[in-house]
Amino acid sequence: MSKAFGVVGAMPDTPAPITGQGVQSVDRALGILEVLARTGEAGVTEIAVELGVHKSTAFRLVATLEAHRLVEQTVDRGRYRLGVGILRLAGATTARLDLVQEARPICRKLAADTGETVNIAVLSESSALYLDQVAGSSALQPHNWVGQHIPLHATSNGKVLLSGLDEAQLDILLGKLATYTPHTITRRGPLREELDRVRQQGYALAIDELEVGLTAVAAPIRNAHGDVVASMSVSGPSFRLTPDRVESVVALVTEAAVEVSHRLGWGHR
Amino acid sequence: MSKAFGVVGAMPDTPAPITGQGVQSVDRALGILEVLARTGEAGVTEIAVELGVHKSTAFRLVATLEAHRLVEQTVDRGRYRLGVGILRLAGATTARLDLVQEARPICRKLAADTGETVNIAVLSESSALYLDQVAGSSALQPHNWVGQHIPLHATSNGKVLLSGLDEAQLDILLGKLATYTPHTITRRGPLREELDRVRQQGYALAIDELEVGLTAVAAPIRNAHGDVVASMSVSGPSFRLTPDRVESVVALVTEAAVEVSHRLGWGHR
DNA sequence: CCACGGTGTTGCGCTCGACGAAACGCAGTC
DNA sequence: GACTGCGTTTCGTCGAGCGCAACACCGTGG
Repeated sequence: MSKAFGVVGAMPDTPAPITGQGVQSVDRALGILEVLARTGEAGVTEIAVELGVHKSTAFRLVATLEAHRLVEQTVDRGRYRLGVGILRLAGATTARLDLVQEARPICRKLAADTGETVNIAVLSESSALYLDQVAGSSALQPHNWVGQHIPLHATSNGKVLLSGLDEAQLDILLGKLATYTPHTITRRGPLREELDRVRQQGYALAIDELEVGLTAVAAPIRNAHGDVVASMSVSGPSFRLTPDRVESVVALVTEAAVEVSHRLGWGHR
Repeated sequence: MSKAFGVVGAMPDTPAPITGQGVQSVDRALGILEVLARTGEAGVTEIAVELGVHKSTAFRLVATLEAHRLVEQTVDRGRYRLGVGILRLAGATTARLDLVQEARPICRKLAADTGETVNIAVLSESSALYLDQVAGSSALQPHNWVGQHIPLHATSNGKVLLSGLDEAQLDILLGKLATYTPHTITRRGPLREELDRVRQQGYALAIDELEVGLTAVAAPIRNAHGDVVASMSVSGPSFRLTPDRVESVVALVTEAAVEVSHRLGWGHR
């Protein structure tokens, strides 16, 4: 009497985009984390229907997650949200990623030199994932992008990451090109040209493309094989990053990115 | 049925028994995340020993975690480490995790306990920027500092924020050290020594240094990386904050700052 | 007022899913 | 080649985790 939940006949291949096959209860528990990441806050009942399980099951899973501080319940109404345990794990994660570790001091220096915010991003699931951020000396921290998914075609980091891919991979990754501002590149053709330009000049710009008033400059970080594994950017308000100032920032960020690339073994022969 | 691998015997004590009671497999899976957070990298066998379960069990759990990108295996030898999925979750966590918001209830309690004014400050453009203020119970209301830029070398908050920087950054930030009262530290040498003291004891004092008759105590607020991201202070008139009373206030403010740090993911273990 | 619909929470048996044992493939290494 | 470590896979079994239903609670509103 096989139940309907997943293991059907002989099906070794799981294209399943959402649920990976594994230990059921763990799978569901992690599903809860993803639901909470998506919705921000949810009640037990809501989670239960989302996962397609009984209320009590959802509750037990949530309780287990709560014991590990990965979720916590809000005071008002017993709803749940992601907890501080996540942040603790995240701290341990970045601490162990060689890339972040190697790049950190250089990011600090770059942030100090430019006075603007510095970010490190990698490609993850058809979007840019920000791994680290060092706030510039100016203003208070603009917005913490770490862990956020950012569209690839509308950011300087995204363009740099895309520029490291070949045509086939591009086709797979690029879905519809959403419009964020009048300056967003929304058609394939111009984007391809832009990526060629990025490849050629070794850096990418994004001025008012994701958000009006936001300017960013990014340069590629390469590993020992020369592949683009990450991108480093300097971003700030457009009124501060004026065209003539961008010119000098470009030099600084490309230099910093090359420095990090060297630490990752690029250019050794 | 006696198991051969040795947990049963006379060993109810596991090296890291963080296990709250809950769904067993989920509990174990989350235990794996904690092990990886602690060790940075581990193999299946190693994890199995750590959790006190069979190798195959550990493998299945790890595989499930891997399907959700919470762990990933290193290339060289099939060891495992925390993955980018954690960062994605962390992004969703920090999105609604505002420093001021998290600190608010704790500030209130601190203000109530001490009866004095509590402030939260961050570093901004070579001065301290006050983000939030909770007035003490005393009738004597100080003026509202929120939004104000305050000199770094003459305040307890400023000293705490400076204590989180390295020498190079200090040189950039510190211009001329203005004199506000006869007690203001105006020379580099003594300030460096003072900052060393702050780092060592974990809090800062400022007595009559910005204004005669004003005493303040501050402690650092740290993020998941352990960086000093903000400072929390208790301040009031020197005639009320007498030396013996300062002693108890120091304990309270450091405790409160640690509490806020925990909420931001700072985990000391 | 008490019934109502909603929430999160809790015992309780039944059963299916997670467990441990053992075998497997593949590296290095003496 | 035998040995020893690793991560991985298979398989039969039994207890852990499941769905059910009842619970306590809280606003609503008839």
